[in-house]
Amino acid sequence: MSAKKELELYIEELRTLVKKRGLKNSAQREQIVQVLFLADEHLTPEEIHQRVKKLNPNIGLATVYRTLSFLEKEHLVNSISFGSEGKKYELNRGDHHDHMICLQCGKILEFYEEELEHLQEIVAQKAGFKLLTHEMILYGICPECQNK
Amino acid sequence: MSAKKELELYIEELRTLVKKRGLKNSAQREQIVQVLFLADEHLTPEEIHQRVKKLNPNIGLATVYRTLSFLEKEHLVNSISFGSEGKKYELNRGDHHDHMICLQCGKILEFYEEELEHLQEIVAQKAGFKLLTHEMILYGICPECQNK
DNA sequence: TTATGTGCAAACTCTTTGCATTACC
DNA sequence: GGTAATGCAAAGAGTTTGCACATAA
Repeated sequence: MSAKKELELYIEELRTLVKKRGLKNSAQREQIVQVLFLADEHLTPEEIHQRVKKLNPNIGLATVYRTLSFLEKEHLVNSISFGSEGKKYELNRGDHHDHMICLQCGKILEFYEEELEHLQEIVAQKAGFKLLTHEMILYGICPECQNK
Repeated sequence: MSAKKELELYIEELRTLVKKRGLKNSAQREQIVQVLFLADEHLTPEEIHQRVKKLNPNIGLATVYRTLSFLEKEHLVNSISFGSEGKKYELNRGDHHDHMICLQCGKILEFYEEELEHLQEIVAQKAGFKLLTHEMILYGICPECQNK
């Protein structure tokens, strides 16, 4: 599928959702989804604001915050807070993954390990806990930084 | 070992560390360690400040922040940031564990699962990553809240 | 004695909120 | 036309910093 088509699917998802909630859509929301779609990294609200301003110079930072809250509540985006760098956002592409962060260069790697997910489920069950979601971040030194 | 003796060990650790770094100790730092030692939960800087003021009414919030940064850098305390509740601190009692949080009542359970730790190591190795530490939080509904 | 730690207040950063206006449906 | 979303600016919350004073070594 072309990237353009794929983006349209996310926009469509947004419109459907907004309608379902009895709310009104806006160009700003779609622009923010577009920025997240095009991003290949995790972005802070400030970074998202900078990028979306290229599409719409008048958009306010408050709108970015409000939209991100909305999108996160509706599970169209995920957020993750790294150490001291604050909250960052990424589009929910439906492929759950966790993160590995290099403490030296700050690079973020994504990974998915079936067995880890499974074990978490087991641990939760043992405690009688109904597991809904999780956050796992491995901190260390990436291969490149080890060779410096 | 009595709780009092145990606390003294932590205080001793603090003193040794301060000396090793060529710094000066203070009553305030020891009071903060004491508050963390007595706490059975994870505390915010604000909560720590409230509690330590009972021992020393003049202590400033800035001192709490400065001390926590110092203690964390030296691995005498650990911090963890929960969703929107901000950073919380706990004394490093040498028993590594991860956390499970109830999204309904906010209760925090601790757990440790050898196999999970092991798998994380494997995942990191696969990526050529040198694993130093990690953070894992399971979010869900605790047994009590499920029965409501 | 002298460098470090403290308390206070101001400054900063990040995020939220109130309100007048715009825009969607 | 009515309601929700926006942009702006002000307000809040949490944390850090500068500086004069206190204190440990």
